[in-house]
Amino acid sequence: MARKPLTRPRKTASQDRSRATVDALIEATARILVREGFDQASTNRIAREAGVSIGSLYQYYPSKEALVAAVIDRHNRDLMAIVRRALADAEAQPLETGARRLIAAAIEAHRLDPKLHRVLAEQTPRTGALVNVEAFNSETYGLFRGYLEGRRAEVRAVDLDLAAFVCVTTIEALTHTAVLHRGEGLAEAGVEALVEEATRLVVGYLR
Amino acid sequence: MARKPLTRPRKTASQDRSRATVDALIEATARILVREGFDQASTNRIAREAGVSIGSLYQYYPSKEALVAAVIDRHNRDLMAIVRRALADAEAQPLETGARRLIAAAIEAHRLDPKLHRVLAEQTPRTGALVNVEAFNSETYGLFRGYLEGRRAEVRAVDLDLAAFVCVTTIEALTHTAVLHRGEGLAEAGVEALVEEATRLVVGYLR
DNA sequence: AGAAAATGGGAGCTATCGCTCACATTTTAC
DNA sequence: GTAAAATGTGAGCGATAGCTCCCATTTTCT
Repeated sequence: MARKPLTRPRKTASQDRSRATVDALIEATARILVREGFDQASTNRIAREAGVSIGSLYQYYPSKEALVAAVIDRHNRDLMAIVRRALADAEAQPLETGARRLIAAAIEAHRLDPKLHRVLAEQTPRTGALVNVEAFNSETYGLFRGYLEGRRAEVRAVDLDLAAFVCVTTIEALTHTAVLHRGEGLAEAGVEALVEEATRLVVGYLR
Repeated sequence: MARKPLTRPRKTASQDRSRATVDALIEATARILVREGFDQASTNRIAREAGVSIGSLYQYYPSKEALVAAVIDRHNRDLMAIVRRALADAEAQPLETGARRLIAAAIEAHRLDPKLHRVLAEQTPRTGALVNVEAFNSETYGLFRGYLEGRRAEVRAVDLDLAAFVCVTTIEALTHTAVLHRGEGLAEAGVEALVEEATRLVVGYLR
């Protein structure tokens, strides 16, 4: 029996070397995505940007898509942290206040790294290894559904799955489109107006 | 002074030949996008599929992106026809009925050619010639804003631009996500439930 | 009919892409 | 100290992409 030839990302090791290499690769990938777009993000270009040889790149990532997927994962983790924090706050608040808090968090999330978010949303084809990296939303549905369960008394009797779908999809679309299309310099007044409108929309729907 | 070398899509000519060639190219592009995805849609592949030489392809389209843009334009025209028809109907109906009509039309639009729609939405990078092919939505905003103007008496006093943004973005996101993610075989019962929920959402918001 | 314009054809150029492999260097284990 | 394992290097291979150019065929015009 032959040995396994060479599998995916090697685990830990002399931490300082290989971990730094991996970090440099992910960071370089994100930088190129933001500055030059998805098309320019070839493996050779990424390796050069990271100051790492192309051979080393392939030690840790089997393809360009794996690299981009790693960037997406990291970005999603950051977004989810914001969402989770807002949900924790909202649990202790009345429905309308909580909704406002969640919507503000959605905007905050979209403003975390809007340029990266835009590239990932507009230029990154959901293909190959990237097909299922929409896991972000499905997790959000679940969390929000849990929130609604704790609020049963305040919402009309509805299919909670359906309601979660409607609310999450709506909030995501409104904040996403506003932040990306209304310019990243969306003024504070604009943000407030958007939060108010979105709050009215979902609260009116849930009650 | 030299002559202009050779510009973009030639206009009319011996209609039967060149017009057929152009049609074959667009049709072939759409077919490949649907069947094999954006990545496989190389100019050579498209020309082969269309039964046209690569030289002829470049007589009419300067790049692969121009071809895809043509497919998008055609698709958007089809979608807009559905939207316009629904809006015309809605003008003569009370707010809630009209909203229901518009939402049903949005679903209908997404079901026109869901596979193509999905490829364009998920795999087609908005880059180069494709950056501004989001013209579809901006036109819809305008049309819907016009609809709201005629309904001033029935909606609370609001910024109509903002309201149009909220409604169009919301309806688009809900129908898009539902059709694409809840499987293309979204049962009739599911469609009805979705229309009801979305109608409640936007009507509650507008009143 | 004959010339010119329009259209179609496709071999093949250049560039770049993803990726491998043979080897060098560094770290770890004993 | 020394052998083995881990990590890093980069020239370069094969494939394919977009696209040009030159020539053949068809249509139009007079």
